Amino acid sequence: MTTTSAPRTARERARAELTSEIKAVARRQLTEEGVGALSLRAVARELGMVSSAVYRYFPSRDELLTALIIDTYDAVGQAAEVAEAAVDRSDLIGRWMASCRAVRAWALANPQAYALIFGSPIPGYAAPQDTIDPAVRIPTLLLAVLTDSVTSGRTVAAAGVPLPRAVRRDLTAVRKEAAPALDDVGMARAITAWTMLIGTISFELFGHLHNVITDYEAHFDFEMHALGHTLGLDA
Amino acid sequence: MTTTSAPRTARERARAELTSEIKAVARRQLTEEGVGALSLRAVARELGMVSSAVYRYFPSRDELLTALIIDTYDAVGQAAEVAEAAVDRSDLIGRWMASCRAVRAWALANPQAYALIFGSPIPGYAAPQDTIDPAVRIPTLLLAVLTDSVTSGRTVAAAGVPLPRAVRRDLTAVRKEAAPALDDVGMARAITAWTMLIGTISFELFGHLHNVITDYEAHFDFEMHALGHTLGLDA
DNA sequence: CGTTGTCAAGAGCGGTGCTCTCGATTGTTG
DNA sequence: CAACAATCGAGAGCACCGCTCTTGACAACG
Repeated sequence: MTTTSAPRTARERARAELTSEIKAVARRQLTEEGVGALSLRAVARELGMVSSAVYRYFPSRDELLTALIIDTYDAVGQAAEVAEAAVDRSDLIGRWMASCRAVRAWALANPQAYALIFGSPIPGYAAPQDTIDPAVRIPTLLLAVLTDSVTSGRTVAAAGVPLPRAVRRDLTAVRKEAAPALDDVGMARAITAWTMLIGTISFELFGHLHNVITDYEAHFDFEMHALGHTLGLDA
Repeated sequence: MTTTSAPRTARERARAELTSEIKAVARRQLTEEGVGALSLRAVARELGMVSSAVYRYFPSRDELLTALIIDTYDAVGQAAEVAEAAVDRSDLIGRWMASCRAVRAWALANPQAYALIFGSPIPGYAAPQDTIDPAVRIPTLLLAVLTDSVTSGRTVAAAGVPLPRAVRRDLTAVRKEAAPALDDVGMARAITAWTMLIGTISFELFGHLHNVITDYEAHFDFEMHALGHTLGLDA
């Protein structure tokens, strides 16, 4: 239903082109003005057509938003994957830091798009199923690094506090299909790291460390290094 | 300029009452429908007056939003302070957990208000100076607990990675006027904990741990306990 | 009492998402 | 090839938004 391989007729061809053109304009308006300023009318105006015509391609503003969210998840995911792939496979802390830095760099370059996926949920908007796969690209990448770490003999730092039964149950369930090589502690550390990665970037971008941190890059590197250390990646 | 102690004339009295009435209605609409659905016209309609009349009290939608943001920071700050104050002064990990749990409980009860202050920044909206004091109530509370901990002889767990010079410079500056009893490592741990507290709640509220965590309360308690442990509060 | 300042109300501007209809164009099929 | 059906852009219109300006009523104060 998504990618019709080759547009046969001229109509289909024009439709596919206009669809991606609308998305491109919308993406530009999103990154420049923010999600609040994204309007179908403005997109239509810029494309030289009338607002109602856009509804032939996206039945609602939310549908267009969903398309942009998927693209955004894919963009940041790919940025992280490319950066991580460029590092020597055995340099685990390097792969970890490259991933984290790539996410932050992408976020700084696309703050509005970042806020779209990691900020407040759009009121009245429920993310459809299609967004899940793109959304887990980064967590999957981080788990891959951690998995390579433990399979190569490194160990995750022992937890300072024991894992409660309820937490362990959740961790075991998700671990089985996401990272079988990890144990529960490793999975818990991964979730902590994933939370901390996005939390740190959000705090910087959303201004919650104003008047506290001035050198955000140094602070970010420090936090991520500390995280990588507890993940056992620098052993 | 803010709190005129006692409204003298009947006019001032009516003005003060209507101002807080507008805020009350706006707050209700905010918590029920979200920030996007907050409209001056809707507030005016519910109060039985015409939209332009509201502008006598709040010169713009952003001004009303600022008032709500300040109220929101104060609400969550007070919730945390009250919960923390109810714990025995010597029970440091208890004070820490009570603070964290209070913030989470408040966030779960007021998700829209939480998103207002800890979610994406409102596009085109710059938080005025008046919001700073209410905003630092929670960090101040956390620093107070940590300060009581180190002055009573407990020690923060040593950092796994050394503090870079640039990070140390920022930490020293903010430490001097926020928590003189702490050292740089303690201050770094505090910022990490503050980031992690909000990050964990945001991940839960914004759905980023969907299909990963089911027992959010257990997960939150575990994360905060681990944080309290690295802060040395359970020594 | 009269002046002055504050008030609610109304009309209006330009913007929004979205719906419906209409005529034109395109693709398919008999 | 011609008739039909699907699709398209355009336009008008609905209800809503933030915000501005003007107008007339009212209360406070000298």
